[in-house]
Amino acid sequence: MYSGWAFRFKTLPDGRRQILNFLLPGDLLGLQAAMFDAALHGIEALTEVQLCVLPRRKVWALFEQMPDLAFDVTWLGSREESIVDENLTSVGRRSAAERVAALIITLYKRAKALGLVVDETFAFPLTQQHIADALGLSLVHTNKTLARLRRMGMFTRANGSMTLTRPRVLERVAQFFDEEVPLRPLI
Amino acid sequence: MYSGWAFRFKTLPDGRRQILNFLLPGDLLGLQAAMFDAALHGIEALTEVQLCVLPRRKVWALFEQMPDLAFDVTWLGSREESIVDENLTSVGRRSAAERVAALIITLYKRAKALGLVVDETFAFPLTQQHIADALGLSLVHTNKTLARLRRMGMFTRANGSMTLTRPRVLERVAQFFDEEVPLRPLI
DNA sequence: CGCCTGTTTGAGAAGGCTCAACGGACGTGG
DNA sequence: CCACGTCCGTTGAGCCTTCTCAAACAGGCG
Repeated sequence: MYSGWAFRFKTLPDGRRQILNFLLPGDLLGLQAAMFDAALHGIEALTEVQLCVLPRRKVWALFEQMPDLAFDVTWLGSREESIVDENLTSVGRRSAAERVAALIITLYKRAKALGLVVDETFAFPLTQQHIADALGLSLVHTNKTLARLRRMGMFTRANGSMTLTRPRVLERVAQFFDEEVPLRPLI
Repeated sequence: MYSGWAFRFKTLPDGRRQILNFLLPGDLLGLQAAMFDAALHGIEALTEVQLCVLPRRKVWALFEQMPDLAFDVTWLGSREESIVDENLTSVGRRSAAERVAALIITLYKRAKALGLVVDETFAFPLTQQHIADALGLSLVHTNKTLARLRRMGMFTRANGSMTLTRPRVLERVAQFFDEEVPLRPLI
């Protein structure tokens, strides 16, 4: 992915949806689809998106003839998995406020590593429904939790972008003393 | 991993633990540690375990000289990610009973694909604490949920192994009409 | 103006959590 | 051989975080 925002998700037969991770510029998408036959999840764009496409039938040639690129593909795959690991930990073990804070801080850091943050402000194309689906929360509770963090002065939103006013405090709320997923994609 | 059971997990600074996935024979472990510098998660064995070790400094040589093996490594990495995806969906969107059922069914299917199931019975080295940590539930609630499924006649347990008495019903409880993670590891 | 998507708010229900205590199996040491 | 400690599973009671239902509001667009 060259530019834009997207996300991976799974849907249960009755319609419940879980967002697995968000995709930012530099991320690789469709690796699972390339390795297996069927797609195990959906992908949806949040904004206009620019992609570089690699035909599946050339994946094998990649491994045979360009080991350095093959290595990068594996690296990107591992990195995505570590992001999903982090999300799973959030959803499984953190409170609603911690989850929301952790998500915002993570996206902020990833955007920052890509040079997308100016004055603590960055484009934020997610709706509250997306946040809810990513965090395993209901829409209503997500709204109330966001409102609480906003009242605490953690961030402000205006026409599609978000500004962090107290990133350090937010980080503490997120119980984020440890994590270290590589922020900058390789490619 | 040649034989035995293990699991990957993350721990929050205050001690809360999330199990990311369970490792069975044929699984690859430590890929993230090989691609990045630091380990982003812990790994713990549930039983005696047999491993084949690949020194990290040879990972690059693997990509350069043995593209087919490198491909398999990537394949295994993708497969693990798809398992984590599935767990995240469980934890984020399923009820307690559905989660427990989904976990049991998944482990059953994986064991079956490895030829570890005889008469619907297979070794099951997890404690209820492990199940709770994998599913984002409390120990107490996990216990009560297991008891409920057991009373429904879904499974029985005896000295470290589990027998599924109604796998088809269990599958329905798990809302598992879709999922298709590849069950049999490559190696 | 009316519709659609997304956000906000209130009220009541409930699924899951915490606290607390007990029981059984097993291993160890006296 | 028994007493004790530990690990794991079980059960009850009460609380609380989060969910569901419902309705209203705001902005953008045809």
